[in-house]
Amino acid sequence: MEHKIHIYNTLSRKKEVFEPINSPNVGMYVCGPTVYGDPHLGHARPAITYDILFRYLTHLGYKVRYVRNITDVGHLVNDADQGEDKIAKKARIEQLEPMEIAQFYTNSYHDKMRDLNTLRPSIEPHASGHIIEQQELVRKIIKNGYAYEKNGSIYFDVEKYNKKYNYGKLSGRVLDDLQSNNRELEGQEEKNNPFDFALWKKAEPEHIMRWPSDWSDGFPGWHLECSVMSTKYLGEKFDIHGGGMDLLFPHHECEIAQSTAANGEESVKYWMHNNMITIEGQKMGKSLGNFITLEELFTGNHKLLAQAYSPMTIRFFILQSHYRKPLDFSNEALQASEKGLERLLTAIKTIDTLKTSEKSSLDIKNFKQKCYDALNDDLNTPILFAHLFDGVRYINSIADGNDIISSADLQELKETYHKFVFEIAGLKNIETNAASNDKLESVINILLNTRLDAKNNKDFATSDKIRDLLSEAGIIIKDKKDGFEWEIK
RNA sequence: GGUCACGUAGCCGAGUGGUUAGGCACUGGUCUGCAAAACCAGCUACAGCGGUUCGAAUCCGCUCGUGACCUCCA
Repeated sequence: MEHKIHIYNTLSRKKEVFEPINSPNVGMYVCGPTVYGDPHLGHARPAITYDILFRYLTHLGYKVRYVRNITDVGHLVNDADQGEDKIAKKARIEQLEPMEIAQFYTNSYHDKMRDLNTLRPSIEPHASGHIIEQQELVRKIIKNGYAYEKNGSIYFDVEKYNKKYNYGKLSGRVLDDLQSNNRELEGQEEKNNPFDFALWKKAEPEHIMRWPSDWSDGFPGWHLECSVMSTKYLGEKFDIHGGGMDLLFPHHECEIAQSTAANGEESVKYWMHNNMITIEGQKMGKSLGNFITLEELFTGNHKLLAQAYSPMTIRFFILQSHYRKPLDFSNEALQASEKGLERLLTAIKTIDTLKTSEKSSLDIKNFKQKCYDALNDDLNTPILFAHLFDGVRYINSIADGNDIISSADLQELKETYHKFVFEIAGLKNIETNAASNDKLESVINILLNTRLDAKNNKDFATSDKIRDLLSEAGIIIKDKKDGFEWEIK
């Protein structure tokens, strides 16, 4: 590969050169959504972060298999209904089949992810479709002596595991600390130790989602599916595992323990974690009830929202901060992103209108290299956009006649923008539904030519009136030296 | 309580030992009949207190503040 990309590996807590296990193939697994609620702003961040990684690695010439799961079984709710499946609970509330709920929210997730212009993963496995494999992994862990049975449930023996391996290596926990600091929770009495976690859970009678097994009718443990589906589709050793920082502990720690207990070695080479989105400084979360769904964001229908924000604005907003930093939501910040994005996209359109000269007043090769350098440094998209905005000034300056560009450089500049903005960053022009309407276009042109006549006759009252009324109708006019330009907002 | 992050100009956000990141907002100028857009110029900050260093926003220590994880969550 021409470019060396550095990735921050949570396991080592530093940036490492990315070297795939079987170059040019890259295996990438990302924790996907639990499909029991509307997709929200928090889902957008990992989806976009790993979408950029997927796109960029592909762009660099790697053959990437991107696996992202759909969790449709097995997670617990945090209220009094101990041991009840999240999805089953919701099903009873809404009087629907559990799988109907899962399907509904899976569809909804897909719709919103498409709006955000994220590419579909190569494989999107469902937890419910891999119950047999999960049971196999449980058997393997039992056989290796790292799990025990209690009343039809199977638990992972963390203490025993920790004697040979290091439980806590990813999250930086020490088992002794966990031992002394674990909170008192109900439903833990079956476990030998409070930090042990379930591999298989016996289903209570009212539990709808259940599968037969050697041990009981029940459902798989919370962390099992990712261990199973990642190695099933990417091999026992694969390159990248990504997810939100909130999954670091216990989820990913347990995944490592499970894979190691089963196979004797861990599966993942690079662990990546995106940071959270906060609302007014506080984490957005289902249980906190302060989350904004993507639907609300796109329509502006939420008490915290001053207006609607387009999917591309959201995408750009997320890319303007680095994925490992927390990102605080605010209307002001989103409005800034909206305007910035417009400036960027307008400049890209301007490229096509530029006149060329003998030479260029900017080193395009160097400009392009700086864009690559930004992404190679742990996907630093804010820096990428800083460079792209420097380029915007250059483009506009050429249009104003203050800078020059050669035709070869113009071609390269155009390609660079298309590559980074559309192909890699995955942004796209906001489509205006009327843009392809020829009749509307001629009507606007008639109006604007009338306005031009009025202007030439110094009848500014009429010309301003036409401009103001069109502006109210959402048509923005920009006067040029020799005419006009317009666009539909 | 334990563990780990973070604290950067009006707002959002990069950087992380020596050269004004960038976006948005604001102010002045150019252009324009006036606007809009664009360009030029201005606004130049690193929580506080110590320490290391020729030099620290950047390294170290302490203090204060905020957040995350420890329990389902992206």
